[in-house]
Amino acid sequence: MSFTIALHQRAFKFPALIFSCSFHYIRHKSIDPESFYTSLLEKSTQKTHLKQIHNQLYTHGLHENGFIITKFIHVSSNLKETEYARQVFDEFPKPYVFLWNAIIRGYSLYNMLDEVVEMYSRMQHAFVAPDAFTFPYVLKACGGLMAVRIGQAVQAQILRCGFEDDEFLRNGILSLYVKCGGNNRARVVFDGLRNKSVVSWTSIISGYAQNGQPIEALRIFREMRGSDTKPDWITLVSILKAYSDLEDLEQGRCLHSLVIKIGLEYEPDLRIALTSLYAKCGQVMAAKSLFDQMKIQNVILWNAMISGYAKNGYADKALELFHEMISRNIKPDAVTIQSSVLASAHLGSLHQAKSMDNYVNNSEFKNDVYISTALIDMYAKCGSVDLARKVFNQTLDKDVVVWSAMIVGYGLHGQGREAINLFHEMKDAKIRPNDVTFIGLITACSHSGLVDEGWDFFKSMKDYGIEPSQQHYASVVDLLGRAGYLENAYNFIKAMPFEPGVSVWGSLLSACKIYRHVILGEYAADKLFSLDPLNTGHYVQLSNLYASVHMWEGVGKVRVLMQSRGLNKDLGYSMIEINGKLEAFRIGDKSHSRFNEIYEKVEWLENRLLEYGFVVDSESSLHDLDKEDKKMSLCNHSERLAIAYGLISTDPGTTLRITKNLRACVNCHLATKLISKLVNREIVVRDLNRFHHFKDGICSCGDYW
DNA sequence: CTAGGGTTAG
Repeated sequence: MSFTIALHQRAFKFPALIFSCSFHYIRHKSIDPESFYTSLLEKSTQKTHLKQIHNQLYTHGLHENGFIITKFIHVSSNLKETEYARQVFDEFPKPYVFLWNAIIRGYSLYNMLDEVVEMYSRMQHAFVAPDAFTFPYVLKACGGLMAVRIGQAVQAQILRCGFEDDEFLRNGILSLYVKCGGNNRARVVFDGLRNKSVVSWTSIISGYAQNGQPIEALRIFREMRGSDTKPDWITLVSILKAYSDLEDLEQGRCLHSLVIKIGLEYEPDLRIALTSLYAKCGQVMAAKSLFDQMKIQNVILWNAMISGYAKNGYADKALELFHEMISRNIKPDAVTIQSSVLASAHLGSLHQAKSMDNYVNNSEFKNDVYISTALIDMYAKCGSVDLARKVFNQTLDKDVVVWSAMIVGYGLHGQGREAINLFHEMKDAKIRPNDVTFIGLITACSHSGLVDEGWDFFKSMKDYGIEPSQQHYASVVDLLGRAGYLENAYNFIKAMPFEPGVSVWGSLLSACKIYRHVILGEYAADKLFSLDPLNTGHYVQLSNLYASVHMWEGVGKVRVLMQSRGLNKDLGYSMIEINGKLEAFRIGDKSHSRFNEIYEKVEWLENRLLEYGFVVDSESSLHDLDKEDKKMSLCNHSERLAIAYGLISTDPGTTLRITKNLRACVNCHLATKLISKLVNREIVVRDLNRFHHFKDGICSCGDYW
């Protein structure tokens, strides 16, 4: 044996020589051909080696030696030569179970799941009985394909073959049900296990962690810690996911300490899970620091960081990382693209949106329905419902999420009629609406003043078997409230089947602010202050309501309340994109290099507005300023600065696109309407909640926002 | 030669 090995170490330095000699050695030195070719195959690193060996096998009449051919298929598969392996398999006269296992393993290795199932089925037709090594591949393939019916047939076959007590296979079945049979079925299998290994525990825990039951996952983890089985790093990855989903930073940190304590902190994939935990819980700095320490070429690590940035409002950093990834030749996958498109949506820059769309179009993901959905959402959020529609039209096999994204997009832009038309088209296409479809529809109606239509949609939900959620109720309150039916909205809330939450009371308060209904507004605000005490938006809304009816002592009271809770009003800013570059302006901002020109333009606008008879509604909108600032700030609101800058830096007639971090104020809204007319420009403003398209002196929101 | 994990659209 040692002689054979020594021989083969030379073999690939002089492959031609060794191949020509091999027959001689086998025949005359009595070397066992099976060991000989096994060693030779194990040294093979490329297809040409395999071909040479294959030729030798034919020459020496060994091409029907099952042991060698099994090994051959195994090695070919490892070298990613699945097609070649298949060819050799097909040439074998009557393959028996080892050969079948080898070829099935090869497909399994590269996630060619359909092929795994197909070969398993062919094996049955060839009346070859599977053994205990066949089933794990097949079960895994069924799990990956979500093919629970086939999986059950496989399970039946396992019983027929007498493997029902095989612990390995039981864990495989458990994993199958975790992936596609639901947690209850998986639980039955888990409870039936006599010996629960770390793999069994991890499977069931991950099942709950992945199917939206993190609390149950953690409960079973506690149970596990009471058993003899010690969790390993893969178990902890699942637990980290449970904590991330619960956004339980405290427990997540405790687990981080545990990881360090048991010496697993340098396990790369566990560190990735930790990065993801911090990113998801809003601890972007902590995540970035872990990320920087690793910075390995692992797409999941980069995805975790990119999506973390995107979710926590660091759209620019998310996109920066995306570009860095490309420049480092780390291949983005579908998840990377989704997160980056999401970041582009948050950024609000149409220029960036187009460039992202362009990237997708030139990539292998251009027909990925998930990504198309994200693109539709992105264009809608970046102000172009038309481009969103274009992507929508080009999307093949539109599912309910695609349709819903487009409906929500129309809603965002106050195009209620288009949303309704699309809904009818969707029904004609036999796509069943879901809960989000109705949120989109009701919101679209609400933003367009289509009260009856919106109400009918809400009522029709039960016909589709959809239970209205908190969000649906909030949309209806918004629908009724915006149209002035405040009492109806309040009665509607009282009749809700569960406790109204922040979104419901928030909708009512906004409506009360529009219609200056103090009593109801105070009531809603009171609820909000206890449910969501740290959100400054609610305080500002109530303060605005008081100001609109000249209740200055109320304004003062809110200010004191905010101070006592240590809150400051969010500073307003507006961004505008010029030549693909986003620039931000704050109230009274003088830092811009062209600020002289900008202020000149602002003053010019101010004078034109006065000529036009623009009257400042001074009480309702200047809540956040001291009286002496009022006059000054009229022309300094950040939105006005952005418009002025847009006017001096673009050609006449160019659409201006502005993004604000707060709601549009009454004065700015009124002024922007007039400005759109007097400079003959379309001005698109994205505020905190929706889009306003200003054109010819009117706004798409119909003055409801 | 076999079973468990991390990123994920409206």
